[in-house]
Parts: sequence; C-alpha cells; structure tokens
Amino acid sequence: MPCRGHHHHKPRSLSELAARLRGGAKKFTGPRKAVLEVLAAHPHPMTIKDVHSETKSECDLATVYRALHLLEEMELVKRFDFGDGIARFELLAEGDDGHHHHLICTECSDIIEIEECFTESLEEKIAERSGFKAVTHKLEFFGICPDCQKR
Amino acid sequence: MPCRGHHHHKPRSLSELAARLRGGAKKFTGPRKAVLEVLAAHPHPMTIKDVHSETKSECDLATVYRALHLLEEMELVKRFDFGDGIARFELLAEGDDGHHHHLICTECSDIIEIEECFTESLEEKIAERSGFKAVTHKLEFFGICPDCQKR
DNA sequence: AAACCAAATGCAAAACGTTCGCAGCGCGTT
DNA sequence: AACGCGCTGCGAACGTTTTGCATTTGGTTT
Ligand SMILES: [Mn+2]
Ligand SMILES: [Mn+2]
Ligand SMILES: [Zn+2]
Ligand SMILES: [Zn+2]
Repeated sequence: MPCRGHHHHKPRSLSELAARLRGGAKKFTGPRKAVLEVLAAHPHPMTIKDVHSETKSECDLATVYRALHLLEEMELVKRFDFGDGIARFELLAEGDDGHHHHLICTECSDIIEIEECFTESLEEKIAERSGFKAVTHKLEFFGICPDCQKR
Repeated sequence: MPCRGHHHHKPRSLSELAARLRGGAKKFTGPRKAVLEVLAAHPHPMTIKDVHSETKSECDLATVYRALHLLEEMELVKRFDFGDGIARFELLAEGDDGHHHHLICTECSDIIEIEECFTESLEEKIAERSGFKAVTHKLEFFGICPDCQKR
C-alpha cells in the first residue's frame, strides 16, 4: 500500500476540531480556536513563536505551548524537528497520521513538502535485523533553493 | 559507489588528532585531549553533558562546548540530532564524512548504528524535481529494543 | 438564568541546553 | 626563560520551553 501523501487527505473543519476537543473532555476555548485557525491557514510546519504572533498575540505564549501539546497528544497536530532546536507544528487532516518529510533551504528557510516516504521497507529491514519493534523514523532534507542559488 | 559504513574506516590516533589541531594553528590542550579521549572510547553519539562528566569534570562545561564546536568545524567530529533538543557528537575516523544513521530505543535510549544509507538516490530525485542544490538529509530511526519489549 | 466546578488562562518565574564576555592561564614559539 | 596569542574557567546571559499559582471561563447542573 503506497503512501498517497498527506495533502491528499481532506482537512478538518473548525467545527469538527471543536467537536474533537469536546469529545475528549477538553474545552474549545478562544486561544485554542485562534491557534487552530492559524495552523489551518498555513501549509507548512510553523514555529510556536510564529503561531503566537499570527494570533496577533490574542493569547499568551505559554497558552500556545499548552494548546499545541494538547493537540499533539490528541493527534490533531504533528510535531516536526528541523534540527535547529525549535519545534514546528502542522495541522493534521482527517485520517492522516502526518508522516511525511520536508526539503528545507538552509539559506532562507523556504520549505517544500515531500509527499512520498520511500523509507518504509528500510524500516522493516532494520526492525527485523535489530529485534526492535514499532520502528519509526524522522527524515528531513536540506539544500539550497533556486532563489538562493542566484544570490 | 555504495557506502561502506563509517565503522569500516580506521580510527585516528590521539597523536594524529593532536597533529591535526596544531596543523590548523590550534592548540592541543588538556581539555581538548580529555574530550577526544572520551569520544574515542565511545562508539555512539554522546551528549555534551556526558562528555563533560566522563572527563571527570577536569574542564569546564563551556570548554567542552567550545572544543566540540572547533572539532566539528575541523570535521573531526560529527553532530547528530535525535530530536530531543540535545546535541550529540561522534568522533570521525580518517576519510569518513560521518554520514550515517541510528536506531534509538525510545524507552532506554539504547543506540544501534545503521551503517547503510539507502537515501542517496532519493536525494538526487528530490534535488532534480525541486531545483534545490547540495541536498543532504538527516535520518534517524526510533523503536523499542528487545530488552524494553520484555518489561 | 444562576450557580457550580473542573479545566484553562495570563503572568511571572524557573528550567534547560547553549552561548558569550572577560580576566587570567598555558601551549607553542622565539 | 620569556613572550604572545589562544585557550580556559567562571559567571552572566541567551532563546526556547516548562511550571506554579491566582484568576477566569467553558460546559454542565440546578
Ligand atoms: Mn509538511
Ligand atoms: Mn553513529
Ligand atoms: Zn518517512
Ligand atoms: Zn543517509
């Protein structure tokens, strides 16, 4: 079963997200709504600082941290790590586990989504050979984008 | 040209490392010697805190940070990122660029070295399609080791 | 509609890994 | 042995993330 890419899934509506929260005995608050709206408007992983400033600082930075932790726990959001010590988050669509990768420009931080994951068979081989179970992976690509090559 | 795995390279002697430093107009100091000895004694990536405590705190933590930065710049050491916000370093052998991957137990942090890298052809494809140049990648595997499966 | 309560928020402080400034020390050279 | 620059130790600062606590708020019950 080949991966079809996470953008092939249909995004969740805000009311569906609200229902999800309430179904998990969580409140659909102003700050959480603001965070979800910001995430829904951006196709690439966002830093918490960026999410915070895009909410026009309607809520506290600590609240954004707490909101994203909750959303991550509920699997409504996926955390990514580009190796710079800053967490980034993407809103997940319905039925998407969020597993995918990125190509990041090391000069300007431009991001390209990589829909495919060709690493799954490798995962199985590694699991078998090592005796490890529940093997997953984190993979990100880095390079210099066309614009930055000209400069 | 297939990758032969970084452990197929022969490790550098301490005197060779000293010569490297001096050749680059750097000093072979007590702290740097201690750091290199600690790294040479460990086959897996080490955190800076661990390197520091293994030197029996003969030198300052800030000095360990500076030593590892220097060694990284001189390509004598390779930095790895397991996604937990803590830098890890491995001593490089002669002729090794250090590119390889790991399988990390999410319970006990046990590490297995993955010698192969099957991602190079994917790198080329991604570079071609996106117009990016100098494409590299970071890849780490995570799972539960045999010991932790029993617990 | 009012009361209720657990959950969530804002604010400030702290924790964490990491970096930096600076006075003094020590490696390599003369 | 003396010199000079690079390096060190120490403490302070950094940026991101977490936490404690008093107050507020969403969702529920009366
Ligand atoms: Mn993405
Ligand atoms: Mn390794
Ligand atoms: Zn993948
Ligand atoms: Zn690789």
